[in-house]
Amino acid sequence: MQGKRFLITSALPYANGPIHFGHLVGAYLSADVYNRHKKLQGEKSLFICGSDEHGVAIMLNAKKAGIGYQEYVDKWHKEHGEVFNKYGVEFDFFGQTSAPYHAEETVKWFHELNERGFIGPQDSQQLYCNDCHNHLPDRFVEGTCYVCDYDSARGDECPNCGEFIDPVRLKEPVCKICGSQNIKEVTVTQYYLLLSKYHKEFREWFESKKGDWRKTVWPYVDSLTKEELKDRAITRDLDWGIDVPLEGTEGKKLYVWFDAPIGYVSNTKEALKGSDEDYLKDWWQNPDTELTHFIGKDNIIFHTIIFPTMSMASGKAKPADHVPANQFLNLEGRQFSKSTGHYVDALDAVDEFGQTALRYYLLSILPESTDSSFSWDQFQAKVNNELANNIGNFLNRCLKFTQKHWAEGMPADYYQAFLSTENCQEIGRDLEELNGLLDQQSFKKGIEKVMAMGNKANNYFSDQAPWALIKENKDEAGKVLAASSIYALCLGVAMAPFLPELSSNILKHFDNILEEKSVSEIYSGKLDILSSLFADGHHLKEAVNALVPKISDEIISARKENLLN
RNA sequence: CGCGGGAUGGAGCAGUCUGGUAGCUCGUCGGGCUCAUAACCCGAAGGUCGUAGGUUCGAAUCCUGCUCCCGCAACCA
Repeated sequence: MQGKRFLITSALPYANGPIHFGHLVGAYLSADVYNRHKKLQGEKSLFICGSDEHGVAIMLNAKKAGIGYQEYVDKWHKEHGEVFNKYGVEFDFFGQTSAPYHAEETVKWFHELNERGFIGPQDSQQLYCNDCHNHLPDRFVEGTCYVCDYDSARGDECPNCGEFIDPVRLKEPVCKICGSQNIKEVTVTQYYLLLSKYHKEFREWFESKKGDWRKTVWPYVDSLTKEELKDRAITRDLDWGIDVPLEGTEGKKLYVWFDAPIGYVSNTKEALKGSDEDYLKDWWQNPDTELTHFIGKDNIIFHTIIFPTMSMASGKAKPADHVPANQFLNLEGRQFSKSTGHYVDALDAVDEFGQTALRYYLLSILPESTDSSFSWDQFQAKVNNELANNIGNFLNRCLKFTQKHWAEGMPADYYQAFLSTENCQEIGRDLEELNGLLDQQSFKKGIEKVMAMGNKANNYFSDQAPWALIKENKDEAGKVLAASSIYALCLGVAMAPFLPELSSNILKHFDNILEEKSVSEIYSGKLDILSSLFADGHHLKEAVNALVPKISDEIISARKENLLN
């Protein structure tokens, strides 16, 4: 066996609109932290994502924008990539589901499932608009709910009573494309994924996750799947998507949700192109792979029921090990809403505040167990008080003091003296605990741990009062400063998965003695290595600037003002 | 009785699975320090854990009823 490896996916962003904080917090930031964490530990991990580019919503909006489908999704793919880049979300691969390699992989899955008897045709009644000549599946049609009489029930689900809607039974259906009520019923043949045939095996697998998965995930899925799994149509009569690979199905495409999750697999294949690893044998089918899907709670059904079943039933891949679905993020207590202007554009925000401040705040309010809320006042308070005043200021006071009094560098024995102390051992233990928290995917607690380490560093500095000590005994003061440098170094390493930009700004003060391997050792809490790192002492050359700038009241006021208008 | 989550000091949260003196960050108040980004350190006040009942020697934690809030593809597959 090759040893444990980590396959990490983030929900494929739908190439149909801008990214906001809710998306980032839901599926991307924590995945990025986990990936960085694993890589820092020296583990083998792959972080896979890509744009989800099929489906009716994209067709509608591309038409509205008057451009071709491909051009439309390419535009969003590019913008999303830019957002992730600016937030430091570093995928190992970020692909597109409109790419040929993805269609190729999806077709393989379709055939495999079909040959094993998990796909079958079924005639059904569907609505057809006589005015704009479109089939009207799902959300192309709205009407009055036949269960609760709610008057804007969608074609797939009633938002009022939650019933899965059979669009044909909707009362007074309205075409969402042209607004016409001139709608007729036609008989069409669609292919279904026969999930019901896999119920027993699914439950066997699912039961094994009890107690391990979050309480916002397991009980929900349990209630949905206890009795049965429902077959679901996986084809549609559209002109954008992957062709159904069967004879006599001209004009039919695979339904977007069938191909989208396969995007994780196809993108892995593409990511490994040219390497000596096989995407299936070494990753998706490897029992030593730990597979984690990072998603928002809206995606639970696909990642805990449908895709795992597709994977197991086809034999193409192993099902997920962890699905740490996050709850939703509100903005000042209310849902993000682009149409009412209660909205913050993620790209715009990162340009103004930078990735460190935003990553810090967003990570500290991750909606891991309950919905949480982004608030500008709290953002400012957290960044200024905790990041700037606590961490930033510690680094600043310690580095500046050192540069001022030891401009030519400090001797090795200053550093060595600290390595055997209880304080130093405590840093090691803190790092080990941090590793434990992130191994358990407890990200919020993880970042709190880093802050606590910053606190300890500040306390140490204050307790030792080197500014007083230096007047009597420069050597003793020097030892305190050397110890503080070690605190700073370890802090810089500890925050690497969370705040990569700030981390590298700290670590560059040590880059003359640091290499990747030693960073990995420190990160894991093996501080013995410090002894050889500082064998020749250390010299801080670079000028020290404020590492974490503060956010002014004016900017926050302007932002709040903006929300009201 | 569609499903799931939540209700803990001024704010935001952890603790609930495995009952045993209520914890964290911010804010507030008082004191200290001056190396530092008016930053930092120390101390204090403030909650009986939505509500009614039950189990128990003992419940925020288990059980039952009730009330309120949120979400159920976040502008949309």
